[in-house]
Order: sequence, then C-alpha cells, then structure tokens
Amino acid sequence: MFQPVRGRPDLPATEAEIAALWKSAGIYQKSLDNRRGAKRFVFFEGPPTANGMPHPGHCLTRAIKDLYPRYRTMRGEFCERKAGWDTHGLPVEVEVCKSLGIHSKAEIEEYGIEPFIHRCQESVWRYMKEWETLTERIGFWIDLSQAYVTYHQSYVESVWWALSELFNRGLLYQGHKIVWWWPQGGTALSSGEVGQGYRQVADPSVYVAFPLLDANGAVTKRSLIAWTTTPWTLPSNQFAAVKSELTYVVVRFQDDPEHEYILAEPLAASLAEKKKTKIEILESYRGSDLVGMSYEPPFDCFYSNSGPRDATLKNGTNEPVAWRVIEADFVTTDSGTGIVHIAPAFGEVDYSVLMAERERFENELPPLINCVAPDGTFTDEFPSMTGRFVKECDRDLTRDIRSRGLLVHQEQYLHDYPFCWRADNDPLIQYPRASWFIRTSNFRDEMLANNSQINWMPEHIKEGRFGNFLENNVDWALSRERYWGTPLPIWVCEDTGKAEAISSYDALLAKPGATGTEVFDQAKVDNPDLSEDLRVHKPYIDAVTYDSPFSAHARMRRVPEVIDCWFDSGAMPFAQWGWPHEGGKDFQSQWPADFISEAIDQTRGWFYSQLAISTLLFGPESTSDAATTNAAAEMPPKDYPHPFRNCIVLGHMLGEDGGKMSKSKRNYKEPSEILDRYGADALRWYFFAGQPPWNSIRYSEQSIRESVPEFLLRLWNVYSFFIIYANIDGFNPAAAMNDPGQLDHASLTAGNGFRPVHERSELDRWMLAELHATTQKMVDSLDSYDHYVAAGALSDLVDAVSNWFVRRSRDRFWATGKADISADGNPEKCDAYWTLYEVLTTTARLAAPFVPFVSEAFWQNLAVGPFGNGVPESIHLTDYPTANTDLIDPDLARQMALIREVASLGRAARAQEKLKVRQPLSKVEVILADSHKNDADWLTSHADLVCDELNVKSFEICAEPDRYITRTILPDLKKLGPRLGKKLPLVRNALQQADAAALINSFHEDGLATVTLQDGTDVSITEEECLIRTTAREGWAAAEGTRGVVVISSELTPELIAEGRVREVIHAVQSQRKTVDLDFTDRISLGFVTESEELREALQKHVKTIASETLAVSISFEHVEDAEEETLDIDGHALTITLNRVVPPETS
RNA sequence: GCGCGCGUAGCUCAGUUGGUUAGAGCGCCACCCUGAUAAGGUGGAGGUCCCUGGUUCGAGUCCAGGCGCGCGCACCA
Repeated sequence: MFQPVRGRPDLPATEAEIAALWKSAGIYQKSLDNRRGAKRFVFFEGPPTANGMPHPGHCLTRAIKDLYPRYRTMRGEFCERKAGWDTHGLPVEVEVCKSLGIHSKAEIEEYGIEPFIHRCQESVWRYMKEWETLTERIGFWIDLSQAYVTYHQSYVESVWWALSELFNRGLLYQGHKIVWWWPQGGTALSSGEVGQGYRQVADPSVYVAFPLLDANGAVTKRSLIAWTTTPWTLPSNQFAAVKSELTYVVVRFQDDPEHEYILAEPLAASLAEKKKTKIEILESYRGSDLVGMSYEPPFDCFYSNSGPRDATLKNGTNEPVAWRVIEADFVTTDSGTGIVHIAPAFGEVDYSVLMAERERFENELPPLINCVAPDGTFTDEFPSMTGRFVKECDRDLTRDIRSRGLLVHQEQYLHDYPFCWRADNDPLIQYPRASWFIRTSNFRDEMLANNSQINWMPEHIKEGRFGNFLENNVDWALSRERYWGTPLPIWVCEDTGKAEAISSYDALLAKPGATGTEVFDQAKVDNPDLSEDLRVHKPYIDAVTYDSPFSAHARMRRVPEVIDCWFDSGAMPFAQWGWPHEGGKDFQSQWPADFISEAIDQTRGWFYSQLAISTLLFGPESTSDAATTNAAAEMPPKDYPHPFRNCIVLGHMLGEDGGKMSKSKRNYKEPSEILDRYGADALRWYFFAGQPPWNSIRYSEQSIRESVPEFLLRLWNVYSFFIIYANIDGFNPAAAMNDPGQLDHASLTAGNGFRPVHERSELDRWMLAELHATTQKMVDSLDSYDHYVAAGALSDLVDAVSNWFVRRSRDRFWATGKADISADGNPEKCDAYWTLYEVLTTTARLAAPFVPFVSEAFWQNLAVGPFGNGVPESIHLTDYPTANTDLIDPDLARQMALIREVASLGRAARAQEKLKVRQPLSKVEVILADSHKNDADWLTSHADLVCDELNVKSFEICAEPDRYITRTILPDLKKLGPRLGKKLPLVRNALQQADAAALINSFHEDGLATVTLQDGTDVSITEEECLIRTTAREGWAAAEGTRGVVVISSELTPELIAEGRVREVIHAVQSQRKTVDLDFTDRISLGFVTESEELREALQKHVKTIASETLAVSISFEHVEDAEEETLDIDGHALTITLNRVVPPETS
C-alpha cells in the first residue's frame, strides 16, 4: 500500500516535510560519505555578502550551484561544497555609517576606529539568518557549518601570503593613480559606485587662448585654442596636446583681427559659426609641426615661479618640463578644437601624458602640477582663490580669463558628470592619490592564455566581454584608504622608507623586537566577547611594530591601507583552506574547480580576481613557492586552466517590468513569498527550464506560476494516478522482489510478474524506449552543462507519459483481474503497473537534481514505502539513471509519433467539418508522406487504435490517393543547392510545372528523372534529391501534416446519427451524475421521456451500451419517481432525463 | 562614446553548420473527455522574425549601417 496522495499537491508543505527528513537523517552528509574516495567534482562557492538581503538573483545562482553538484554526486563523483562569506569592504562600512548617522572619514575617526571595526564585524552577519534560511529553503546543499569567512584570521593570513609573494617578486608596488575622488568624504570611489552617480549637468565650456612663445620666450600674437569643460583645472595646466597627422590652421576671426589662432582644420569653421563671425585662414600646419612649441599658460601661479624651465632629455637635448605642445593619439576632432588642455592631476589620460614625458627626461623630471587639496579646495599655490571649492570657482575663473583677453568663446555644455551616490550634491573630481598596485598588466598574455582554456558558457564571454577586459588590462589598484578590510601586510621602515611584506601573523611576531600585541590583548580583556579574528585587523594590527632591518634604532610600521575586497574573494581557492599555512591536503584535492557559476557582473569581479590571482601565483611564469613559508606546502600543478575549468555565466535577473530589480520600484516579489506560495521546486524549475541560463530573465510571479502546471503538476498527476490505482489493485512491488537495488531496469527484471519488455505490449515497449532515450539525452546534456536542453527532454518525457501512455493504458488499469501473477492475475494489467512504476521511479531520479523535493517525495512513497531499507533511504543517495540502450527503439518512436500525428490530424479534419468526436463516422483514410511510406503496414496493424482515438468505424491506408491529394515535387534544396547553384531557381520552376505523377514514375522506373530547364538545358535528378509534398484536395474533410494527409469520411448515415445522439445522451447522463454528486460506483435507474420517435428508437436500440456506460441498472421510457430531472436538446429533439440513485440491496 | 548581449505571436520565450509550411507555454476562441475530475486533453485564430541595404540559387539565421532595450567600460580635454 502506497501512501494515498492528494490530487492537488501542496508543494510548499511537501517541501517542508522533505527538508525535515533530510535534516533528521543527515542525507546531505550521507550523500557525501557515499562517494568518499571517488573521483572529485570540485565546486567553488563564490562568496555572497551576508551584509545585504538575498534577492531573487541569488536564488537563481544558488539553484544553479546546487544542480550540478547534486547531479555529479548522483553520477558517482565526490563533490564537497564549502560555503563562504564575503565580509569586507565599503558596503559594510556604509551600512555601519548609516546606522551611526555619519558618513565622512573624519566622522568615523571621531567615532573611533576601534568601535567602528567592532560594528563592522557585527554588521557582516546582519542578514545571516535570512541567507541560511534561503539556502536551505531553495534546496541548496552546501556545508554552511564549515563556511570560509574572509575576515577570519586564517583567511587573512592566506591573503597575506599571496600579497607577500607578489611583493617579493616585485609585482606589488606603490604608485600614483588618478581616482574618482569624493573631496568632502575624503575617499576614492570604486568604479561601480561612480557609475551609480552620473547625472546630466550643464557645465561651462570655454575656449581658451594659450599664447605661443617665440624663441626668446616672448609672447607672440599667435595662440593655440584649447577647450575645456572644467575651468578649475586650468591653473594646473601643464601641456597642450595635438595629434600629429591632423591638419591645423592659423586663422583670424573677423571680430578679433588683432590675434591669430591655431586649431584643428575640421573644427575651425564650426567655432567661427559658434562665435557668429567669419574666419580667414592664414596658414596651415601638420600637428607634428606644432609639437615642441612653448606657450604661456592661462594662469601664472606656477609659471611665474619656475617659468619655462628646461631640463635634459635622455637623448641629451633640452626641453621645457611644462607648457609645451606634445603629441597624443587620443586627440580627436569630435568636439573642441583639436588641441587638448592637459592637467595631469585631474585626468587619467592627462596623467599618463605626464608619465610618458617623465620617461623622456634624464634626471630632472617634470613635476606634477596641482593646486588643489584633497578636500577639493584651491591651495596656497593658487592664491587668488585659496580655500574655495574648485567647482564653485568656474565662473570667477572664466571671468578672469575673459578680462585678460584669453577667452575666445564660451558656451554651456550638457554632459553626464558623476556625483557621490551617497551625497548627491557633491560632485566627484578626478584626483591623484598614492595607491598600491599589482602588476597584472605584465601578465596580460598569461591571463589570456589561461582564459583561452576555460570553458565559458555562453561561449562569447571568452573572446567577448571577459577577453576584451583582459586585453585592456591595467594594473590592479589594490589599496583602499579605508578601515574594514584585509590590512595590506606591508611594514615600512620609519627611517629609510624601505618596506617588506609579512606572510602571516606568526611571522610578524617572530620579527626582532616585535611589540604591540598587547593592544589587542587588552581589548580582549575589556571585552571578552571580542572576536579573536580582529587581531589581524585595524586598528590592532597597526599597533604591531618591529625593529627595522634597514636602519639601526628605527621601527617598521604597517602602511595604513586595507585592500580591495575583490582580492579577498579571488584568493578563495586557497584561502578557504588557510593555505599555505595549513590545509595542504584540502587545497591539493580541491583545485582547480571543475565548476563555478555566477552572474555576468562577476566578469570584472570574482571571475577576474580569481583568474588574475591564480595566473600570477600559480601560472607557469610564477616563481612563487609556498614552501618558503611552510615547508609542507606544495605548489599546485601549473597547467591551464585554473582556478576554474567550466563557468556558467548567468544573465541578470530583471523585475516584472523588464527593468532592473529595485526595492523602491517594488517591481519584484520577495523570494520568500514565491517560495511560500509555489515552492522551491517550482522556482527552480522555472529557472532551469524557462530559458538558457545566460539570458537575462524576467522574474515575474506570473511566469513562475504558469511554469508549475506544465511540468510539476503534470508529473504529480501521473504519480497520483498511479498511486490511486496501484492501491485499488493492490499492486505491491515489494511483494514481487527481494532485491530492488535502485529500482533500475536490471533490478526490476527480477520482479515477479515483471515480464521481459519484448513480451509486453507495444505501448509499454514504446514508453520504456522513450524513458531510456530521454535518460541518454539528459546525461549527455548535463555532462556538457546544458541543463536547459535536459529539462526540455524531461518535460517531453512527462508529456509522453501523461498524454499518451497513461491515456492509452487506462483500459488496462481498469480491467478486471489482479495486478499480480496469481491465478486471477491479469498479465497485461501487471505490465501496465510495472511499466508505469519503472517510468515513475526513474523519472523521479532523472528529475532529482532539478526538483529535489518533489522527486524525494516520490521516492519516499514509491520506493522507501514498499521496500524500506532495501532501497537507498533518499533519492539523492541513488545513482543517476543510465540508459539501457537495448531498450531504445528509434523506429517505434517514429511510428508512435506518426500515429499521434494521424490522430491529431484526424481531429483537425473533424473540427474543420464541425463533426465532434462524439459523432461516430464511418471511415478514416490516411495517405502517408513518402518519408513514412514504410510505416504503412505498421499503421494498418494499428487500425483499432486510430479508430478508437478518432471514433470511426474503419481505417485504411488510402488505395487511391489521387482522389484526395495532389503531389508536388520540390527540390531538396539542401542537397541540390551545392550541386546546382545558380540553376536552382530554374530547376525549381521546371519541377513546379512538370507533371508530378510522370516524374514519380520516372523515378521508380529509371531511378532518376530529367527535367528541361527554361534555358534549354537538361538536368537529371534523383528521387533522393527531391521532396514530395502531399496536399489535400479541396472538398474533402482532410488535414495535412508533415507525415501525411488524413481524410475523414464526413458522410452521415441515419445509423451513425443515431449513435451520435446516443453518445450525446450518455454524455448528458454522466454530467448529471456528476451534478448530483454521485460516487463513480453508484448505480442508477434512468428514465427518458421524449416526444421524438426517432430519438426514442435510437435510445432503445442502444439501451445496453447506455446502461453499461452509465452504470444504470434499469432504463425506462417514462419518468422515474423522486428523481433528478433535466431537459435538454439533442439535435433539436427535446429529451427529459430522470435519474435516481439505486440503493444497493443489503448484502448479508 | 567604445565593447558585449538582446530585439521572433497579445505576453514569456525556443529556433541547433543558411534550405522549402518559423515553434512552445500562457492568454484568447471553439471543442472534447467526465473512473487523474476544483483535474485532463484536442483544435483554431494570431507573425512585416526591429528597420534599411548587402552576400547568396536561397537569410529569422551571415555581413554592413541604423533604431530600440539591457549590461560592462569610459566619460572626453
């Protein structure tokens, strides 16, 4: 006896029971133990941050991350799943600041770094509970208890090791970088943060004259015109850039005849237009002719001091260190003047100009000119505006330039400009800051080589988004002037400035004269709950200093910075084990990952940080050696790809409106709400089967709801059908066999009453063939990470079971006799049960990685129920099914598809003629397409089935097809195209006009036919090169499909009409039984009252059929007493049906 | 602006090296079944495959250029 099943499943409730079962029985752990020692399937968890609430996108990621480990485990591999949490970084600090009601660095320091760090560490776990709940609820099996945590000491120390290696190899250096700087907040913003803050604003756009100097340094009447939208950068001007190949012209404006100006030729006319004046072109130069000229900068703040000072180049000649025309590729004529004002302090390209210039000089290098302080105000070096915020000086600066006759033109310029995303009135500025970098650009080719070996899904990521990103690699700006992060493990000599990197806390303590640990110890005494891990964090770590090896009596002190938290997560492949300080075995066996998956935003994030770190530390070019830190540690193999081989890049999840999901727009439902209403399996199936994973996916409740009936509900209905009748018939697999194994085909073969497949009905053979073909397809797809195709195959299988196998097997399930091998057993019925049982248990296993809860519920009831300990106690402890290829039968699959199409075409033909299926018809004829000619005999032998499906009296393959159809010979373009090329259209015409019958004849007699083309040439064509299309002629009740044409006889005899009416009446009685709420075994007495002689005769003639179909024990042609009564219209004849339940006589 | 992706039925999406009649689900309309039954099934209508050009015997598919959307990078003197 199976547990009775409700018709309408309550999936969320079922899932809760299953989850409890897994937990109490420790199934996840057992699924691992089961595979210990087997081939490993290595999975890396990209650490989410528990500092924010999980949202629907995380559900998708977690579902995909669960699918493949589950699948591989069932396939016999050992897949450990270690959870992890990303805990560092600005977002955490921001959360804390919000709760404290502060936001600037000054306020943080005022609050105190120590308590601030404590709050950060607590804040990290703010939504921990929600994350753990979601993880379990969605069925993501991962070991949360052993999670790696990026702020833990062992993790931090692994990161330190990596950084110290890089430092020792000269790959970690300090340099300057132009960053987007938030002056009021005193911090740089990450590109992601900057991206959020762009706004369209109107800035002043000024065309400024830079007067050229003659050989003696005297101002001439000729000026360059430079264009800028940031007048505040003009005092810091250092160069003017032109493009060598561009043509520049010397012009005179009609409204300003005193001066001559130089600008790019293509832009001269438009500037004149803007000035509403005319120009005269005096001369033209190539850009390269201008290079080297000196000019007077618009402000003299630096000029007056140092003037146009010269310095010696490496080639021995002299050049001014500033205010000189240089050549640059990035100059364009898209806007401006073709002459670019260069202020290296305030732009990345500008800064690179300065760097390039410095390369040219021998020893006295061009300085970085900058008269702006980090707080965004002018310094003393620009006395006229000292202390004022630069952005507010644009107007006054412009006025100043105009008063000195240097303003050529001014206008408003609309463009996007970034503001601080947290203080949206604060504009950001580009500003130089000292920063630590990793020399990743040296490893660009290495990273590309590594990347080329990775299996990216979708493929275009490799060469596209990710490849491009690597191509444009710049050194990794690693340091952050913040508080909550992995401290940069570099200690600097206070005397000499020489630095060294530290690879672990113990190594630090082992340094001569190390002191300062007591600061943390004291804090621990004051607050015993303080996390030990904070020992390696600010401010405690900053207190640890030691004797300098570089200078007697000097101390080594740590630099103040922490690092980019992306480095943390990228170091996860080894840092999760604390390697190389510990965890050597784990790292060896769990590297590289076979599989990772995250959303597309991680191309710049975790995908990159992992690849970069791995390439630098473990690539063939690497000279890193962990053994210097820990003699027991072994470096991993170097061959690419690492640290991951296969990566599914998920599309972004969009809200209901197709836009970005946003809390404030409320355009999506909380995951918990969806899970409570539809269940995790519904959500998972929607993710897996709804679209290829890399598509962006619109997360809408409606789509999720609609995905349920198509697969889960259909499967559930088949399951519940089986349970209902198996219980009625007492079908008990456990009574039939001792060793059920995992209930796969081979084990079932031993069952009593389980007949060999070849002895069973064709329907069973077909069903099992489909089952095993689907199994094969799913395994192939999942092995190549294509779960979308696998899900489609599974869905088709369920459709086949539900809509063909069960439908066509109903009679067997309802037949008399028992479902066993006893004397009164019915072997056909037994077959039906065994087949459906095999299909259900195997389908459940096929579905297990996709919908782990429902499939477990099936297994518990279908397998564990009857067999107890004889079978694995959970479906997730079984092996994934493998196809029994002997059972796959492509011919039968084709034939069954044919008969399903015939039935469907027959119904289409009926519908066309408005002949409902209840109306019996005399005949159906089928004309098979040539491709299915060979199945004619097979189809004929299934006449009964066709007749039954279509409610017709007889079936035949049409003997005179030409009555009903015409044939058209079409060229098989795929075959003829390559052979005939341009002649193809002619051939096509010729075939269209040719006599199809004659051609077919010719094919049959000569094996080929010759057609004469319009151009007079002849072409021979074989039958294989043609397709013969069959079209139904007008005037018949016919429908055509790809496999043939089905013709229904629409002729109605009085006898057929009578039968139709009887069926109509039976239908009415059945409906009435239902409205009266009779049980389906209740007997009735029936009375028919009608004025129509014709109808009464028909009913009388088929009284037996009516009785058996409706379970009527008596049928009279008068009112039945005390009966339910209903009058209806049968083809224009009024009929009153009276119906009464017959109380069965007491049986003693 | 540059790069990547996307644009197919009312909606959500498939469409496998270019090939003859472009598919599914939902919704809609009509119907069937009434022993899976507050289920299930069938049929139908519905398409300028974003636009324009090109390559080709042949383009939803390949190429170029637009337009629109999403994402990433950069923001431009």
